[in-house]
Amino acid sequence: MATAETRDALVAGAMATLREKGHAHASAREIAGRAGCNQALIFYHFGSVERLLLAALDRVAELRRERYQALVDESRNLKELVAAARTVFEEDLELGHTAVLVEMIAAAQANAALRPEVAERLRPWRGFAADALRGTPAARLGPPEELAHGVVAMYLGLELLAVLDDDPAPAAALFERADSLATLLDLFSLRRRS
Amino acid sequence: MATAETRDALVAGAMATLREKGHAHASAREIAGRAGCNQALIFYHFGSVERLLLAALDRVAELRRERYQALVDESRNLKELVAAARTVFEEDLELGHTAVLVEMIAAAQANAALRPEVAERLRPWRGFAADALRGTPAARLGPPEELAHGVVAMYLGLELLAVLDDDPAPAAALFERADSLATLLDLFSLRRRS
DNA sequence: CTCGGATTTGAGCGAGTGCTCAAGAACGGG
DNA sequence: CCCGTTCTTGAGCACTCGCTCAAATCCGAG
Repeated sequence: MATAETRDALVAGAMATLREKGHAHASAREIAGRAGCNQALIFYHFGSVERLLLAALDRVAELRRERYQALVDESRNLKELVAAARTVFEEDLELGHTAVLVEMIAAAQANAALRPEVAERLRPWRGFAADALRGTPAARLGPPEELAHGVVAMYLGLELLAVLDDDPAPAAALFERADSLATLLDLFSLRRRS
Repeated sequence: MATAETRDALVAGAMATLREKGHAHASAREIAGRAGCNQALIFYHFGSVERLLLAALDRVAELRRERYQALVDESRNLKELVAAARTVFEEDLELGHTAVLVEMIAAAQANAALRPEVAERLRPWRGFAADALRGTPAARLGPPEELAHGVVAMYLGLELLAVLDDDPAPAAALFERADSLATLLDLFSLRRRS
């Protein structure tokens, strides 16, 4: 088999394993089993399991970027652009991209060497959210990067909770009440304003 | 040593390990080392490492409940009560309680048997946030349990991100702009309203 | 003190891990 | 066809894991 095909199969296996079994069970033998090849190939092609998992994270970011570009190209005005941003985030949740991200972030806590690598690969997420805000009315409320931090945090948290009681209903209901949640957050800032 | 003392030492060791090294490194030998005793004691007193970690989660919830009760007793009106809610959440982040919670939730994804146990112990968090909202002006915006889901999700997400680029500044700045974030979320709900 | 149950210990088992390595298979240019 | 490079394989090493167990220790009641 060509190198590219084997690499793709391994990356796909790594993505699926991270999504379904989590980082703790993303062993070389498990991933290779899903890819239908020998576990030694991971070390031949990627050098270590960790590098393969980071390659999987890169692949998720790439898929995400392509989808984002397509939606942006379709948008004809600011309102549609903002809608596109929300669509991409919701699709991330459905496709398991957020799950892969959460797994790698959680693993990075226990591994100092992994931390900057994951942080670097998270930048597109924040950057994407910030881009969607730049030039919109929301931008006057604060630096887009700062606001984007909160948006990304909420999506990561929703993924964690969704995994827990495998019922997407609460998250979906939340999206339907996004304006209510906004008012709620205003309420939580009472202390500072009083 | 008395049974209670040994159990307390092991629970404290488990909490510290979860906070600083994460679930993946919360092994029997590591925890027992922090507690200053033999690893076999974990199985004698708790039956398994997993049960000890759940006991640690219970302990965090207990500490949290005590702090909450104290703040509620001090509150003299609705505004102070809401401020107390926010204080408890922020203290959770500082004390590492949220980190313990995030670790256990992430671990529960890979372990179906662990999932309901963690979900049950998460209920106080959601319940606490919901209680703080019940009877307040925010309650008319939607079921308090639903709004509480979003609040808890955001705090969990902030913990994940704070670990990543070990800089608490973004989260702190976000709290200072809680009203801005609220407006931002309104903006993200544009699609449904347009 | 003696005794007996509760507690603690260190050694060790079987399983799973990341990773290496020598050997074989596949493939493509000469 | 042949040969050299690239790719793949299964065995295996050193390590850590959760957990068990027999033996040692502690400690309070009688």
